[in-house]
Amino acid sequence: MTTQIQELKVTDRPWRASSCCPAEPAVRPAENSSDMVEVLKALADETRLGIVKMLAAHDEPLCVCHIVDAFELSQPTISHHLKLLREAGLISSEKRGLWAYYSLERSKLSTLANGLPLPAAVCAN
Amino acid sequence: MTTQIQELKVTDRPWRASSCCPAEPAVRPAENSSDMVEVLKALADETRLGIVKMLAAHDEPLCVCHIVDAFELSQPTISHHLKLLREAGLISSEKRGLWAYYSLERSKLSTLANGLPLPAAVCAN
DNA sequence: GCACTATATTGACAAACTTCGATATAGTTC
DNA sequence: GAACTATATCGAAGTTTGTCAATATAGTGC
Repeated sequence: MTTQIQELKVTDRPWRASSCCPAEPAVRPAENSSDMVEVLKALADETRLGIVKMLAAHDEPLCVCHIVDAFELSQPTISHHLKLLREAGLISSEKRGLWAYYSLERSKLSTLANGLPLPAAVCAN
Repeated sequence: MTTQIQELKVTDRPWRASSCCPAEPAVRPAENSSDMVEVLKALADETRLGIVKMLAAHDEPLCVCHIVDAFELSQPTISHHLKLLREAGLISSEKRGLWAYYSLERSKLSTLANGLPLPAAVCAN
């Protein structure tokens, strides 16, 4: 018998009756990745990425004063960037006497890399 | 007439004579990573990361109209985000007739992951 | 106590970003 | 040709971000 998808008028629904693709692709519900976005935001700044790279190049935690010296920015500005990196979980701080020492949370970087849609999984830590 | 700046004393040199660290750590000249920052900035947005993940989940390029449908944002806004991702080199576009198809530049993501200071190198593509 | 040092916080401002509606561009279909 | 569709661009409004000077906090040492 003849088929019976009865003719839906194209204008009935705001939905497009487009022929752009042979089949409707599965649309994923945009899984929540707000933590990942926060980490990416923290890294997406020349100064903060520089701080992270600086920390990555040292086994020992670095004193804030040396971080400040490495950039041509005011101390409050560096302090602000350190706070953002800390809040994103990328670095951690420790106060010893008058000084504050920061170190890289390398696991957070691994987590980020593993969350990226890469061709192959990142090597385990 | 009387008072002027006297008493410079201790502040003769703005340089710190701190004892925060046993030895002065090597300060690296903050190598230029502006391209990496641009890619990170492009990813550091909920919508754009969602677009990238959406494209990563499909082998075929996706039509713009399906991308627009997947988010509760206006078409010009999605178009703007696509432009930023394109300029960062994360996606590429191809026009076929009336439609535009976007696909993920997976190599760009690999380059980013390899640029991150990870404990171990990312698996090769 | 007082003076000094290192770091964090506050408040302000300009620049950059996200979003939208309106419009432009370019292709299709009649 | 005209009407229509999909996508891009423009211009403006509101929000967020990066930066600094000023100030606060907290530790050291006299």
